[in-house]
Amino acid sequence: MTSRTGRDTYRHGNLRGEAIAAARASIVESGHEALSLRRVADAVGVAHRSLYNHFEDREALLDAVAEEAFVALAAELKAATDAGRFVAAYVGFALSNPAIFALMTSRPHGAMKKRPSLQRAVHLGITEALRLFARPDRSSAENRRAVMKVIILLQGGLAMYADGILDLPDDEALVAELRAMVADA
Amino acid sequence: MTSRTGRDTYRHGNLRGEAIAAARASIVESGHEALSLRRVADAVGVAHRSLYNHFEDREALLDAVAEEAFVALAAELKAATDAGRFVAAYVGFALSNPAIFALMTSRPHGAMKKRPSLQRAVHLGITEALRLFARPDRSSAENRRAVMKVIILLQGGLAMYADGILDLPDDEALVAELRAMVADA
DNA sequence: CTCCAATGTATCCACTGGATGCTTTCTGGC
DNA sequence: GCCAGAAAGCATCCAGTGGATACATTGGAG
Repeated sequence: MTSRTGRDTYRHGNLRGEAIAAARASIVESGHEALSLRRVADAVGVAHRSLYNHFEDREALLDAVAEEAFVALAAELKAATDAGRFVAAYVGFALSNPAIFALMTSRPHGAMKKRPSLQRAVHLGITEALRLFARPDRSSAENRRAVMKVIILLQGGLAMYADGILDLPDDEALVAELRAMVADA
Repeated sequence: MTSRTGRDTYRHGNLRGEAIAAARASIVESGHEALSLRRVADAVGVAHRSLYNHFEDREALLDAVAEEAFVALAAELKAATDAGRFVAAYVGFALSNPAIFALMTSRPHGAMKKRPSLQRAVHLGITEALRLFARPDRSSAENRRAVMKVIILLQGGLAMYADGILDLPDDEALVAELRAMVADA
């Protein structure tokens, strides 16, 4: 083949970025467990093996999508101006992107440890939490612990809500519940 | 083939149970993502397709292993005589069976909802928590919320510890941290 | 202009979960 | 006691997957 049009064939330009976007779309639709490199490659119009020039393996692509999502989450959290809104923003992000949130929370243990850029993206969110939950009358260690507790409550609560273990009538009830838990954390 | 020895061939006796055991062993060694029906079948000495007589699909096998693990967890929790020991037992179980615990917490959202026996197994643990954390001066609804908070803290804390986000020096520190968090929950 | 390192392609492989159709064994109603 | 039907296991097939190796095309640096 190799259509000799010259223009815009072969060299893709931004395969990495488009692959991440296509992967995210696929995950939104069918979950991250079902992600297939071949389908992503097809969606972008490229041989499936070409993705390996940009991602070491399937896991690396998933990590890249997750990383991007953590950055997006942090951006939304940045707009929150108080604790209540922080909780609402966090829960809102999770509930409106369930498949993506599932990906973020289920990265294999160890991925975080060996993927510095991913860990950095996660910490963007923690930083936002610190901005709102830290209090001057506490030591920085105490503040850090308090913030971790808040995040644990949100993360854990969302996971159990998604699993149906935490049975609450609807999403608003979840927000209310988590707000209360966080308030006296 | 069909060696005509008559004795102890063909009918397996307890394929389901042995398959679950073999699957658990495989998960302990290589994680649940890597579980292969064929390897399980080989380990038990059976055609891979035979497993489908006992499990609808791969997910069902994973769910069965998870269910068994939840029952085992509840059994260990039953021995706890106070809140501190409860936390220690919970964390101890998670840390000494990391691969199994990862399986338990990462069942696809929805598995719980449509698998009643699995959900029942989960509630065994919740019942144990209620036994220790409920207080007579609180309404049953309040007690239920308090207990859920405890479980959320444990579950979420363990997940974040495993991911390396919650950076603590060692397992004892984690137990101490979670005990403190749960204490003033 | 030429050479080279990226980037993308073509083709192969072992392996996976799952489907179909068959045989063997067990068991409960007569 | 027997025998029909259900349950359990087997052999064989399939499409799809992630990954490996070897090659083609390209844009840029010298």
